[in-house]
Amino acid sequence: MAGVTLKTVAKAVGVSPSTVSNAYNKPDQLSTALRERILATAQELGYAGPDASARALRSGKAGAVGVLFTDKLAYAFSDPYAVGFLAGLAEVAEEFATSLLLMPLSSTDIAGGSNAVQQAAIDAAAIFCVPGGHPALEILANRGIPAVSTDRGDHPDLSWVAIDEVEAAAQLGEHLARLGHREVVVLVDNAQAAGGRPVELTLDEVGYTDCELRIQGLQKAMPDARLRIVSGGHNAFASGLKGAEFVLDSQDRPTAIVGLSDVQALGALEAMKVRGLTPGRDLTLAGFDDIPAAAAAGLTTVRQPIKDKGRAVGRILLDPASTERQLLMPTQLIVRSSSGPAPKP
Amino acid sequence: MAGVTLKTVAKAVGVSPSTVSNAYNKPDQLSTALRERILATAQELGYAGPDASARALRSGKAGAVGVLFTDKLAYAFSDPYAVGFLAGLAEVAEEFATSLLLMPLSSTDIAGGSNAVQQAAIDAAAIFCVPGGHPALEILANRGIPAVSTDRGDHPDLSWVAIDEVEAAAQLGEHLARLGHREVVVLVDNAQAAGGRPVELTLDEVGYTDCELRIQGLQKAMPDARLRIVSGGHNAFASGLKGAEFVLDSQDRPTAIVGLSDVQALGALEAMKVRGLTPGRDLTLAGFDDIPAAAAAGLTTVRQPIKDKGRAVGRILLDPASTERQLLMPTQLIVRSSSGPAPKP
DNA sequence: TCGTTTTTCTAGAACGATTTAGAAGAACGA
DNA sequence: TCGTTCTTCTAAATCGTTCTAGAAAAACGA
Repeated sequence: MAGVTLKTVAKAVGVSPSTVSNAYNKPDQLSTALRERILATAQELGYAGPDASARALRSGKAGAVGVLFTDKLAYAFSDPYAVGFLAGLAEVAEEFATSLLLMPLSSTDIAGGSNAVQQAAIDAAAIFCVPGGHPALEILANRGIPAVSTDRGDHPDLSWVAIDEVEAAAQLGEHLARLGHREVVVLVDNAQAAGGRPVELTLDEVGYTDCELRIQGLQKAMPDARLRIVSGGHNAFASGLKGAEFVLDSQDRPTAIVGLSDVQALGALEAMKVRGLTPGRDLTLAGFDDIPAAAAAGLTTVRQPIKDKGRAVGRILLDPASTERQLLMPTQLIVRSSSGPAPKP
Repeated sequence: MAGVTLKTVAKAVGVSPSTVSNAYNKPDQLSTALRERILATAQELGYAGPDASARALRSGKAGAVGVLFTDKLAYAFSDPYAVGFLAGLAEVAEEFATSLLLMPLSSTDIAGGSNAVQQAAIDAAAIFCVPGGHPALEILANRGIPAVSTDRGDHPDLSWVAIDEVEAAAQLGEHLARLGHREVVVLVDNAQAAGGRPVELTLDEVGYTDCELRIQGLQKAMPDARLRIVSGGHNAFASGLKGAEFVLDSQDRPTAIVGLSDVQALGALEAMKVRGLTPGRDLTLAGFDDIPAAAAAGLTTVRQPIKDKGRAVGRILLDPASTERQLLMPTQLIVRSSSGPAPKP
């Protein structure tokens, strides 16, 4: 039963191992009759096809691309935005008969030598919302694995598929400024607040480059506004809820809340509902991403073509025909009922 | 730069390849001084550590477990239930320095020889909500890859971590029967309705074993009730919404709607809200899983320990110490405000 | 019919590591 | 001092393929 290899089959059929290999990989290299005889014998012997590891070693192709997520997987998937990205990536991966290798980046295993990034058999890697300068990126570079990030990195030779964060945020900022908002709270993803109380941060403490850029973009478009940065934890519905509760129950209520992701904004929406506040009238609420639930909730948001982003990353990684290395995706301000004029003081 | 292998490093340091290998994998087998000299030289030469494929081939361990999902990945991740499972699995995987290989099962690539299940370098596989008899399961069996399913399969030698679907549904059924409900609609995942109009199905047409069992459990607990099976598409919020709209806008309104997953039930909740129906008063609504959003929405549901399920699957697959092969997880009826007495006729 | 091309198959060398069995030297106890 | 046990390191086999180059046979054109 066990130990059936190409060789076993070759011997049984009476041909060379190369021929059996060809039967699987290059059907035109041998006569149909022989090929069928080989496949039949293989079936009979219980041979399940060429061993994946051996093939990977010899051919130099692992048949998998790694997907790097920050933090715990649970957070990664609680955002439909991440799911959309993955779906786009998976689409291209399937086209190239490639699997996706999920690699959570718990900070502990990076320190030790035996981490997933070091060990994984992958041909390429997609880096999803991992802060620049993360040790895992260096490991990838060391291993010589081509990588594409969803953020514009510092290195000019790193590939990326991203949006113009500053410009995207500025679109939203202009919208809010035009509506007369001058007291704005921005809800961000932050490790510090995870599991504990919501915190108010300075721009330097934010940590994620893309978040920083968005805040800069907002500020640029509304120079007269006071922007406060608040976090209720990692990027998730519950964090937005907690962050918004903190803000709404304080003395110093803003006239607008901006979630740097829709899931956080939707969490904030829940907090508003509970307090009997109508978005767009009592308080303006906006998000980023335009996930499906945003439309249902009437949330003003900045749309980014997330699935296309995933697809583009996949193409750069897998399609040899793709020459593009750095891609700027378009964004669009989607105004819905959750935004309205700032109440007169 | 390229082509730096164990051998290169060994030659540079002046030791045998075995010793370099040991420097990485068995630090106690050589003196600290030599080990550090080797590691330093490796760094200098730009050697990024043992090649993953080669190691996998020789040691027989791929360092990855496959995760099989039905249908498209996008659907898989839109349910927090699936995400919770994955989070639990990932937790154990991390503990064993193992990655997760996502393998979407598009029906097309199963037919062809070159599909992910056939090619993937994995040590084991977690089968998440894949209907029994799926060709991929046979491929796995052929390859001799240990697998654990989240459903109790037909084969007595297949490992699983599951719940008693019939009993779990019966708990909910009793609750509904006690409240006087006799006209019940069950919302199910169904490929037939995907992308098209909602459909009403017979029990035989359902397709997923676990769904069938739940419906049987409901019927068992409420023998006098009329159960109708409706689907608005695949397992997702939007499908629940569509299915519920179909039911609520028909002449033949039930007094209770049961979503076989919380996401579908929450979709139904949205449909009710739009129509000004208060759950628990005008109409009873219940779900399955008890995802976080269910609590927020006041949804009556059957809780299953999903993260534990993921963890258990991981342990069976990866932990040699684990002898368990078939595990029945507990469920619990969580009654919230969305269920109430059936209105008097 | 004879050279030339095409088809079909093979031998043997990689691919880059890990493993097993064992050698050489150091340390040890009596 | 001598036999024994550790410690530290090595040689050679092996994992199961795919690849390169080329041989043998068949088909082809003139």
